[in-house]
Amino acid sequence: MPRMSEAEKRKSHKKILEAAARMLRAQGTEATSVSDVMQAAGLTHGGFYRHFKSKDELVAAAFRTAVDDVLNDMEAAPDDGARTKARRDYVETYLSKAHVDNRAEGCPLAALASDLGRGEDGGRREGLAAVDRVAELLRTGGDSAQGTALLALMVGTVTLARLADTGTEAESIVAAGRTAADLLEKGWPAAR
Amino acid sequence: MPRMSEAEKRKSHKKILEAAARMLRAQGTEATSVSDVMQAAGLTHGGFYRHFKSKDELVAAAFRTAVDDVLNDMEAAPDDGARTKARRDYVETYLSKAHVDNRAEGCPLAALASDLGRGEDGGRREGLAAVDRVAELLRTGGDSAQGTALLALMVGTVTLARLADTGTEAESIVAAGRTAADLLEKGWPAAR
DNA sequence: TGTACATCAGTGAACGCGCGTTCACTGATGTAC
DNA sequence: TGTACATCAGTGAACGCGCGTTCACTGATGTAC
Repeated sequence: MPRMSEAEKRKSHKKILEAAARMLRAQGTEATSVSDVMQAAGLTHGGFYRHFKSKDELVAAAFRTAVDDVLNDMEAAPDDGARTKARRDYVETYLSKAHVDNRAEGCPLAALASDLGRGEDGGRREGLAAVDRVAELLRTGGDSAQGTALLALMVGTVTLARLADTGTEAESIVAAGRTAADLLEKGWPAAR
Repeated sequence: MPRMSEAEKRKSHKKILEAAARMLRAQGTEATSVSDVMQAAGLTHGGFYRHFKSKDELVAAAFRTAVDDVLNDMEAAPDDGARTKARRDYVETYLSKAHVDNRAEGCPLAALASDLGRGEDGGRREGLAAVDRVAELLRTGGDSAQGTALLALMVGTVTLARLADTGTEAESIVAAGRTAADLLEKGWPAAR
């Protein structure tokens, strides 16, 4: 049947990245195998190395794909007014039980930050870049540390809520996070 | 050479738990093998199953060991005055570059929360119990949500700081976390 | 536009490796009389 | 207190398994004339 056209290859590449972006968030980097990803993309494992040099390279690329997916709406906002609303929506959606329950399509930092911090350099660098990117979008009046702290709060909140046994427990953890996020928006000390 | 006495067995058990508590925090649950742990404890892998029914059981028990180690000082504080100081020290030490650099002896939640959230039930339940325990110790005037939010902020801050390439970047992330922690202590809304 | 040929996307078997777990074995420990 | 014996902590070989990666192969695609 092979060989496929260049256009087909691009389609395959995209499918692999999208499958990986979901599976890595859902299961973590080590529990996600190259074979699993290729099968989810509708291919066999042998073809993987026509697309990526190694599993590490896939992890880094898929992480970036996930970050792009999650941030596209927000970065597209024209500016000021629209941006402020987009940011508020983002925080609200982030600190929700729906996000806690939906690892596969949720924030890649909440899902993978500790994996990336331990693993190979490629993924770690992508993770750090994502932190800077999201923190910049999150800050309101304050300095850039405000965005960083708000992001840390959100990542930590969702991570802890994912330990909960019951929906009620998860709800009460995200509720605490929402109260704290409000505080960080309104009470951040003015720059000196 | 075998068999060992009961006292020897207890010593071995403790060594295995301590080795596991360090290695799991340093490398994560999946990158830490039963053989690695047994070797670090000065034993061979075959004897493992005289101490634990499975690797999952070890992970849960070692996580609890790590939580105990980290909290002992704090929970030992008599009350009020001493407790307040202990809590302040804890937050300060937690949000420091030394903690970011020292996974093996640092907070087990920061090191393992996302692993436990994905993994087997035993570990997840231990993680949730640890959240409740630490959150209770952290709260100051506010309701228990204040402790939860502060813990989430601290876990998220250290997790993100561990992505940093350079010490400077890590320092600036923990500095943001410290500012935010101050805010959560002082500005938390009074219970209605 | 047609022909000849090199390229290479995808397949599926195979590689070496380390994993969690099991097992037969050892001999000192703990126990029963 | 001494003797006989069952127990079981620890050893190290072995198990089946899935992993990341490599490879020979296929035939449609893309290119050169």
